[in-house]
Amino acid sequence: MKSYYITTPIYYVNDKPHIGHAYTTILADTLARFQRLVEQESFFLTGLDEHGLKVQQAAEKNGMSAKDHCDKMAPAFLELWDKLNIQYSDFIRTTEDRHVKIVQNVLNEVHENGDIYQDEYEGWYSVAEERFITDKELDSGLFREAKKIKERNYFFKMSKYQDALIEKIEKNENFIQPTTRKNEVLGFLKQDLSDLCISRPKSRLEWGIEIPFDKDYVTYVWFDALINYISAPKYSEDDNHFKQFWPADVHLIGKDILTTHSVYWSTMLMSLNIPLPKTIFAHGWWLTDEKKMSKSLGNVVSPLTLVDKFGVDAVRYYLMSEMVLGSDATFSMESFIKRYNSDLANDLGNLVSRVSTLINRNFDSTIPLSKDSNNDLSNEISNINIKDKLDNFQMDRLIQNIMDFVRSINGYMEKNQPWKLVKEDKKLAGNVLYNAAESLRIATVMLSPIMPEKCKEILNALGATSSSLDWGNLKSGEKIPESNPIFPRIIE
RNA sequence: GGCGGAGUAGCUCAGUUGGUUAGAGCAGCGGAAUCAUAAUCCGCGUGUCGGGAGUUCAAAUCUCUCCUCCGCUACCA
Repeated sequence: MKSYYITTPIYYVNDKPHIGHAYTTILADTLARFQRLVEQESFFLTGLDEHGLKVQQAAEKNGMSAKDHCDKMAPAFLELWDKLNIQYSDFIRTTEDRHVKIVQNVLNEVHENGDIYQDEYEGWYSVAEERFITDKELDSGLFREAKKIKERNYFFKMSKYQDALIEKIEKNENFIQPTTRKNEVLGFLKQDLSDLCISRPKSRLEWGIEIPFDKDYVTYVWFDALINYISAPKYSEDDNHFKQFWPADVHLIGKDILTTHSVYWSTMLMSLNIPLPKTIFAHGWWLTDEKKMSKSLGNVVSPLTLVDKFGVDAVRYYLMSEMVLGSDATFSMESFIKRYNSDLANDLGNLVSRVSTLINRNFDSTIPLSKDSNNDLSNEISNINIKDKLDNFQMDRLIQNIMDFVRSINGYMEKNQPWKLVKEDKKLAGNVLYNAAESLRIATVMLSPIMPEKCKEILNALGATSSSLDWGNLKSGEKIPESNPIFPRIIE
């Protein structure tokens, strides 16, 4: 049986991890956890992109080898993923032997297919930066010592696949998402595609994967990096294993690397004659509103600093609920606190408190008996279609649906008033509390991919042992602990 | 310049193939309740659906036009 295979980009080690990296990775983690919850096994790949000029230069600057530089940078990412509770299935680094070998396999294969040839590359070269620069960069005037030079290199016949790629994109509605990005790529492909220069002479750049059929060259870093998506599941090394994962269900990317994925990567796969990923999804960016931020809480610069202050799950919840996938979102302290207080503290956390306190005081800390599995709440749960929202990448809507249900539980409490009812008809009050607690259990299970730790706490507070989404899995007679606020209100 | 997207309540956004008095959350106002983290529940919106014109019995939803904002226009990673 094939696993749901989801990837993040592999992050370039030139940079320390920031909110962008964290967001994509949390999103992938959340989607992977949701898949495990509702449907199937999932395999979640992330990792690091470690070759290329900028890494080499950064290493030289610090007086260390490129490899040492990478080894020094890697822990920063691993520690952050740990802190953010990222449950990746595999973490790949492009300097690992397993990757290098497969990149060379791919190069050989593409070469043998006749899709690689040698030619002269002519472009503007910046002596100061030691690299070729784009026309745009030249126009910017930031690169003074620019001169036009020629260099012999290897090229990948990307243009050969242009028409086939256009057809694939047009035919497969879900291939490039959201639609606006799909249109961008199609617009891009209206112009003639040129071939891609995929080598760099070692005389200029040493830090890369050697071209297997010419030891004077290393591989262009993008060509190397993209292959991680198939090198991790062992393409060309273990066919059965590979087929359990490929094609990927979704490559999650930021909108800045849309072209490399939808054009470079797709044509590479076409040359290898293996299927394209089912979906490439480009999400938006987090914009920050510095003014608002500094007003509320001093000099908070990054949402990441909120993790220490308010907990990883609150931040995960905020990031997942606040961004409409595909659009940009604005981060502000103000919106974080609003979201936290109204959703987590007032609606959800407070509900846990009121239910558990009522059970503690009136039912000897024991989950009361359930009388009817058919009630307003159990019926309302069926309105939440997790799979539909996941298939359409509507994380914000999914959360909204779940939180609407949580609000309904509060409404149910208000309508049935178990604190009064308990004095008149204890059995009936018990039933009301059971229904509320069981609804809360299911809502919490639904939220657990987003807030794994906090949801465990809530389930524990409810004496719940089952993580089933079906009604009736909260056991009557189960003891519950004294209640403690799960999400203490943030008071400014 | 070319191609594409967006402009709906104070804020963030829903509004499927045109059809009852345009919706949700948050914020605001009023009330109820007091089990609960002063949390909860109920009620309250005279929004020119960016402007204008057109098609239609009927348009936020289709057509045209204008205005504003944004994205893409590759071989840096």
